[in-house]
Amino acid sequence: MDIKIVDVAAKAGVSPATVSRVLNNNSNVTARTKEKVMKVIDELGYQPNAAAKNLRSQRSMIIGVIVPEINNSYYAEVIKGIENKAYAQKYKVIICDTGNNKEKELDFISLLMNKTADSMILVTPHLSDEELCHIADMNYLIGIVGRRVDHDKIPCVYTDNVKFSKEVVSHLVEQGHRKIAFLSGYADAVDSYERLEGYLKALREHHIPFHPELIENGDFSEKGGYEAMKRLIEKQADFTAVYAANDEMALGVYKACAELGIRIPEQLAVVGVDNNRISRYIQPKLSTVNQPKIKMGRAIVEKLINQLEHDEPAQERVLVLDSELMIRESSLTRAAKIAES
Amino acid sequence: MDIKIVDVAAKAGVSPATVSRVLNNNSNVTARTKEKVMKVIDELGYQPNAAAKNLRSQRSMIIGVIVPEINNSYYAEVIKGIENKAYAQKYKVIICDTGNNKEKELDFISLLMNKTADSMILVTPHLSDEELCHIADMNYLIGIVGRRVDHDKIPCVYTDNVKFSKEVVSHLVEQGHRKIAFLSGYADAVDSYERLEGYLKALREHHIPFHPELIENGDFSEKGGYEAMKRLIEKQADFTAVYAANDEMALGVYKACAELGIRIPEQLAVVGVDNNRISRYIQPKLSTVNQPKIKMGRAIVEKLINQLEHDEPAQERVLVLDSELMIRESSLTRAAKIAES
DNA sequence: AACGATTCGGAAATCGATTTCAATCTATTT
DNA sequence: AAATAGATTGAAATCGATTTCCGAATCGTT
Repeated sequence: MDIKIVDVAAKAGVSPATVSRVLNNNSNVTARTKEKVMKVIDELGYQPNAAAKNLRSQRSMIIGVIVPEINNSYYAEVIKGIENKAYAQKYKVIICDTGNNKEKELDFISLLMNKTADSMILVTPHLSDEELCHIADMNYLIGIVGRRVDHDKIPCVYTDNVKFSKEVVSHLVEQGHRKIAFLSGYADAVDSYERLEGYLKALREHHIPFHPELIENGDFSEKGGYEAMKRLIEKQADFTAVYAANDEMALGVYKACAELGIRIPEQLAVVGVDNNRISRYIQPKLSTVNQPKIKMGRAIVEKLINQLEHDEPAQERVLVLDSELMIRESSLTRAAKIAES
Repeated sequence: MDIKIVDVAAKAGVSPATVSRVLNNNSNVTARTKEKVMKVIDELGYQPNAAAKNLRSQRSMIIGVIVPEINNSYYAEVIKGIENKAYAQKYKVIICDTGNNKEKELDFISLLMNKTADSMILVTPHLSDEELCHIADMNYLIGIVGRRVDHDKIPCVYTDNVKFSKEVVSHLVEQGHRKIAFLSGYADAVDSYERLEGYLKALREHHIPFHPELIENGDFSEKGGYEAMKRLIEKQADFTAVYAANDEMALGVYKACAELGIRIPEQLAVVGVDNNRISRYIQPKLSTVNQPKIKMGRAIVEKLINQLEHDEPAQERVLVLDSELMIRESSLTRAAKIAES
């Protein structure tokens, strides 16, 4: 059987309380006793039972992370950042992959709130602000990555969708495009909404009329992008560039173009968002927006742990990080390409 | 404050024991009492405290998963399989990303063994068989994905490295290659070793002499593959095909070829292993070996839960799944390509 | 109606650590 | 040497559920 604190205490000739003190606060224990106890702990290979510790201390040292899809480099990198920072601070990370299923997501949330996780990080386009606030109002600490929620108990780390969206469209305009289609993600997702907003604002600034038929919805997946692109073509929409709400959807556009014999970027410019790993490898290389994903993960963990351990947040509740437009081949006209080289 | 079982008991006019019975075994509770208690549970939104439950029941319903790198579609997909099956069985999953750091890996293992996780799944090339057996000997349940360990307490799910390695080499030979380089992963990893073994066996079967200078070591990363390829070139090794121990390394080969102006597959055939997502998107499409990653994840969870809940494993301890050679563009000579179309 | 056999439900022990409170020991001051 | 303050240590309570053990209630049978 496992070794318990009483076993250590017995062998060291002290009380369990002393062993506990040696392992934790360390306050008021003679160097001599401490050494004696440590020796026994080493000898027996004692490790405190996590369940007992959690119960008594009301802490699990676990942070839950809820993502729509783990096998997507955007989320995988955010997780990597979370995991890294958490490990450095002695927290463990429970990952929940919802497969973009909202029901499963809510299930996970209630599953982790029972003291399984001290706090949760949500990277989700599916829950409404109200739902998120409701969790925080139950006095459960959550952090959000990738969007902003206005609730004074919810730390958020994100990039400015509107801002980079405008940059994307401006870049396309600079490349000579005026008929730019926008492929949105889930219609109700904040990201979709804000990226659309940036798109519209940029059009206005460049005095380009808005054509509603150039908007199509997808679901942030390759398949969704493919189908949205097909729909654009079918309805004979007139456009020379596509701004896809994320790289996955841009991949779908590539697929549709391959099937239809449309050459990128000669006949159609394409830009995505996320700087997924694939975007660098695909031909032509996909122009996209890079977000500091690992940094975002690290930052949210930092905020959460701060709040967990000092109760009051020492720093700003929200953190807006810079994104970077990565201009690659898919959005450069030949002329521009030559000029670049 | 949170609602506790005594609160429910008080409001329902029963004892905590009864509430517990309603929630768990259900034995010996009148339908009437049960209903009454359930009503109160719903009203109060009661959720049993996980820490208390874990302590008393000696179960955490958590499975730990240790992987070298989460942002790699091989591991991400295995995790997906694990996560899915675990969720269906009401288990949660703690993910530990070791970043290929063995020390961190050992740290994670001891961190989870303190009753934090009921069991652990290791997807690691870094630990020796002895180290793995040692964990199992401490009476802690672990499962292995991707390799075989001979210990009657350790369930394993994997594919036959030697077998598919031979298939890869045979395929290259059929394409007319006789000078085939092999880029290994970590020199001490089982995967590297077995894939090399398959390579050697295939050469022998095809009566092709073995040239040691055609072997280079990497570390399963793109960078490692790139550097290994560079070394092959520098020492002016004579070869027309490269078999990389995984797709990441094959990506490195692509990069080196791009720099050196070597055309794939015309001047050099390339095959990888893993069927990483990128392998389908890169130009030319990379020939590789597909492993049923999600299935592997699901299978190991099934075995572990079986063992956890029925103590004795009901099924076979090891499961060898079939892999599939995916012949794509990177290993097809022009002639073959035309013949195919 | 009386009896035994079940079923149901409560009191209390338990899981293994932490922490409070009080007791003891040490050291310093007078 | 005595008194007192402060540092160490231990006994026991505690965290919140589950489970054992036992008494009470219910049921069926004669």
